[in-house]
Amino acid sequence: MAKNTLRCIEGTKDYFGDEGKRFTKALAAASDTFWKYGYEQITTPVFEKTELFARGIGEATDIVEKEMYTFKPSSDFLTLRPEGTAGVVRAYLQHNMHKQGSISKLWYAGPMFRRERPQKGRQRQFNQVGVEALGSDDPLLDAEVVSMGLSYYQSLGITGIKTRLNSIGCKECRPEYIVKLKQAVEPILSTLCTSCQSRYEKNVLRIVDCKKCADKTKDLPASYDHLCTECDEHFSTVKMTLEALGVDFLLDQSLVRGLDYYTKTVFEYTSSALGAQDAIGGGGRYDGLVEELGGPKVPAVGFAIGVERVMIAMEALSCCNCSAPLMIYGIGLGETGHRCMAGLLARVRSAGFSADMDYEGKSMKAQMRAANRRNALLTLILGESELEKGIVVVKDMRSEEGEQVEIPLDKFIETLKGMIPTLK
RNA sequence: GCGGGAGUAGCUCAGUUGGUUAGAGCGUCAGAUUGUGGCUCUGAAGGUCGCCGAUUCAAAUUCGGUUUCUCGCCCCA
Repeated sequence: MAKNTLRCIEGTKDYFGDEGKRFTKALAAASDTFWKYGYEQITTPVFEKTELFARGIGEATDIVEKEMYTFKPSSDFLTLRPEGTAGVVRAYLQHNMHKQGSISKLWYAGPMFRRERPQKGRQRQFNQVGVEALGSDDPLLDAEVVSMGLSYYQSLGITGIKTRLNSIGCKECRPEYIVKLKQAVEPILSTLCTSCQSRYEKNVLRIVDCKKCADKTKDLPASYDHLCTECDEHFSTVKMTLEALGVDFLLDQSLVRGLDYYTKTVFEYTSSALGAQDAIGGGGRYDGLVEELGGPKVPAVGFAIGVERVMIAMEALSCCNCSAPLMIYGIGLGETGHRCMAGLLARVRSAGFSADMDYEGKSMKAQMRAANRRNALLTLILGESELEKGIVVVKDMRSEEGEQVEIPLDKFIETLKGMIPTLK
């Protein structure tokens, strides 16, 4: 197992077999679900100028401080994207989408890179699917985005997702809240863990979601109790709309999120099927980001979902009836039969069926075994006697008996169509 | 960056207090059935026991180092 010296990089992974099927399915479900909500796909480059992430995500965040893959091939520092939002917003501005007059609903999928210690559900290269709705501050949109994430999980058969919700206010009310929070933290500061002590100056909000200090910080003032009128009204409408949409959510004042750009609504989806890293998706509103990156004031909401975590949940809940079986397996006997089978399969495929065959000149028995292993619905058998008669034997592999019929070569496609009702 | 656990056949794993030829199940291949799968039976292939060093007459087994994987802390998806 280890004699091979060439392996993939620590924290990266190859997806194939059942895992590969899960991966494909998770992506397909994203495209399907987001399309239903009117989102268009956008694909942006995997690397960008470092500055984009530093400004967008926030200099003081863990991601920017210690997790980015940054390199300098020429005069600019470049970084493999650690998340998707910054790149989408950059593209939004670069192509003047904000001047098109209506809101932009965009979704993306692709690999992200963070230099963290790998563990269950956490890799250095991982995939996210995400959405960004730019151009509206309507709380209905917040609620729609939250419920769209849930319908994504649902479409994959992932159950037991919990939605945690909070509002962390805006530029106006957050500073006031932070002052109040600092006042409340000060008396107990010395009892908190060392990282919380340093957070006190850098980013007090994060003290609220420290798991170690949770019991001591439980009674700190909640951000949603200190919103300005605008944020408060916004948050109420979000909650009301979610209720109207039948979305179960948990108000959680400790939900703060580690990226600086969030304002107002923040939310996170968790699954107990996952392990220690139980967040399977998360997002929120970011009304200040577009401006921060040099654009006009454009309010926006979005979320990102961790594809690998989705895959873990799919496996744990065994909701991966993923493999579409092979429809036809061609069995060619003898050199001529083998060669002619290749021609037959070309016709079979252009008629819309999936088909495969043996390429090693194996015995009929071995080819039958292969067909069975592949779960083929039908086999075509072509040997010398068939060629003489101008027919092909079609055998039904679905039944125990395996009935077979001889069909003239010029009309066997019709027979196949009759025997395999259209899938999909 | 810091901790815990683990590396034996393609996969999942046994391997007794160090002892001679390292095993099982599954999978693969072949035969039993001159051109017919699934079930059964028979047989075969497949291992420098992660790597390096030390102890020993003798190491998969003990010790040290190293590396990879894995699970957690932190943080996030």
